Amino acid sequence: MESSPKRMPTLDEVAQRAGVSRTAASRVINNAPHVSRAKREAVERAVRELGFVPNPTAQALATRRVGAVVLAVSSDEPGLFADPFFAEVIVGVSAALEQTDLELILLLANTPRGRDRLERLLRSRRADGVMLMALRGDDPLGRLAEQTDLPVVFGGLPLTGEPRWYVDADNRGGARLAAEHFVRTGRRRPAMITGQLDTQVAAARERGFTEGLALAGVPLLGVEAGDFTEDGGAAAMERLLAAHPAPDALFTASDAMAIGALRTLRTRGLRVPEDVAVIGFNDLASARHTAPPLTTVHQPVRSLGREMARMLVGAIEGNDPGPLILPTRLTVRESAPDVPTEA
Amino acid sequence: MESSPKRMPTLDEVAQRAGVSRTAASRVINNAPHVSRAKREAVERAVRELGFVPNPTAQALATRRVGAVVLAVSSDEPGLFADPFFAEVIVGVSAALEQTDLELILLLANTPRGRDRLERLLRSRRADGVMLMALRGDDPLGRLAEQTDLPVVFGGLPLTGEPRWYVDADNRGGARLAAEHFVRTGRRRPAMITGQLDTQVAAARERGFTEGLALAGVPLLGVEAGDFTEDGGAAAMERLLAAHPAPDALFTASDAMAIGALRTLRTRGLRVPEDVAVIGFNDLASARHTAPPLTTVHQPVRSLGREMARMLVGAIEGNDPGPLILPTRLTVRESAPDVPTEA
DNA sequence: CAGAAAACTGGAAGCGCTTCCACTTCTCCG
DNA sequence: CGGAGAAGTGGAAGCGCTTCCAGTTTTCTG
Repeated sequence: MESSPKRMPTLDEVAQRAGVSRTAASRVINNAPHVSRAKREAVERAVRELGFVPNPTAQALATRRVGAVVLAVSSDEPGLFADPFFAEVIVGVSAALEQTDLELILLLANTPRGRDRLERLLRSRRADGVMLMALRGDDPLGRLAEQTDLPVVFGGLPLTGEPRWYVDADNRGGARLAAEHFVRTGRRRPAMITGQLDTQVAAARERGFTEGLALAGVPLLGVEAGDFTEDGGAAAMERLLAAHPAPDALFTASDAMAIGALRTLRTRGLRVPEDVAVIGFNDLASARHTAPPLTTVHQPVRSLGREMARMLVGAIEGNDPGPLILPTRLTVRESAPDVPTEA
Repeated sequence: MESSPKRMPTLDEVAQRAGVSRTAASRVINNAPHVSRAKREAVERAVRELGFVPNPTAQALATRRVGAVVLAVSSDEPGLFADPFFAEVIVGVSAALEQTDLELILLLANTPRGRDRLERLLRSRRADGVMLMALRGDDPLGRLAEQTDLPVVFGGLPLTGEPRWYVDADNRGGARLAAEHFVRTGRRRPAMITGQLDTQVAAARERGFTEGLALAGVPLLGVEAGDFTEDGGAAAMERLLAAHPAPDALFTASDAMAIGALRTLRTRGLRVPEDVAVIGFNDLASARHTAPPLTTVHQPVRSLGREMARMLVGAIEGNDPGPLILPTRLTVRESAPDVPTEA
């Protein structure tokens, strides 16, 4: 029933009404040169009177420019996207795209079917470029993405090598800050909960933390792998406590996991920060409202989104913007205060 | 430099290689009837050999079906989208769309420019349908959306009247549950922090709460308007405390505002739930991790997204799925426990 | 086995816009 | 005032695919 779309006026009708050729009309709506003032005005009037809006599909077909880019979030964790991290990225991406006339296609590729669609999307020129986030290490998508001739910007490095275009946060440096903070505040039995290590982010954070401790000569008590989710963090904390003598500091590769760990610590009757100091990673809104408020490595998530989009736009326009590493810093709150706590 | 896209094989080439007409080839890739088995196989082979993928733009132009729908989030609060609520909606929408071959275009229309784009999008047949969320009361977008002949599904009722298609949570009923819970647990001085009242959600929640109290004969101590954000909630709480003698219960129209209110209460030295019981609305992940964990009205956010998408798909296909109201329920946690607390 | 219905086939006309190209008309300056 | 170069103009050929239509071939019935 709804299937008889009111016919929209076409460029031909505009041209006819304005008494000019379609070519001229086209020039006007794209405000290209080589149109006399008179005709230009005539066309503009006709456009107004008819309520003409160019059909983007037809434009796309003729120009071979779709006018859209995709942001693909690829992961195995179906719930991962719920992490406010992505919302923040999207806000950044969206803000940058708003300056252009590119639409944003969002693709959650966490099921086999979703991946197929992403693959198809990549091959079919349905978008002018792609931003790819959260690739697992063995994800074939990265390579696929690079094979296509579409510009692809990675959000965070894939494990499969350094792509031509990417923007990432300084994960390694940030994790190192966490280590240094622990050392500085007198913690000597630090442990860590990582993300999936087949992920570049997780690996970089693990590496940075280890490095930081090594430099200070403090041994790492233990490491457990989480999955960036809260429940994963809680479980990892259980394992950590079971396997190792009481740690006095914990660094997690994400705030979500820190929150999970806090839960476990509370259950176990361990006090934060008195018994265990905790540092997370991300510093999104939720970190401010844990009990106690979370000390965490801050990364500029919105900027990350913004820069990804900008880089992609640049690439589409034929520039070759280099990769970009965004700085991280430590946000100190009560879960790992600046001064050593009396235990 | 990137501007010379490797030419993709076209349907013509496939047809030629398979020794059939383009018509036949087209039928095969759309697996339409009226193609002999032999030709079908020939075409399939050619497709495989050439790595042919149909060009969606050309298909769209020919069929007048774009193969994409947009999810527009319209608001004045630039930060609103960061609310995990939307992430959850998107997950639902995305899950539903995955069953179809529709792409999801995400549009954050929180700036004037963004609104322009949305308007243009609506007029230009760049999508086959639209899901619209978080309209402000006076938002002209709603009406605009209905004027276009594109199917439009609303997420949450707009104030401007009941649209043909929408899905909403039972906000009024949920708020009523909160009121009843307070009454049942002996609270007699309840206050409320609402959202922007020019918003249907906020209005419905306010109304439900008021109603619930009225039915039990308990007077509402005071009301302050927030803006669905955490900071707004904190500020509203300040005003509430300044304007009214100590409330013993607080209902907020969102978890975010509840979290803000908790902060203020803590600062003011008021204990939750002993001095003030608190109930929020939404029940997303964050509600579990406040201190104390938040009692809140649960709404099935992911389902909301899923159902919006399903409804839209139905509408696009020419059905007329009626509106849908999703149930809400109370999730009881420590901020407003089931048994009256000794004060 | 005749005749009708059902299944195939492919040519051609679009879908709505851009852009190359071959002209025609102005402008400007020595 | 003549001629070169810039500006303006519109016809026509696409962009890559779908689909109507007219005709051809098969397959079924009775």
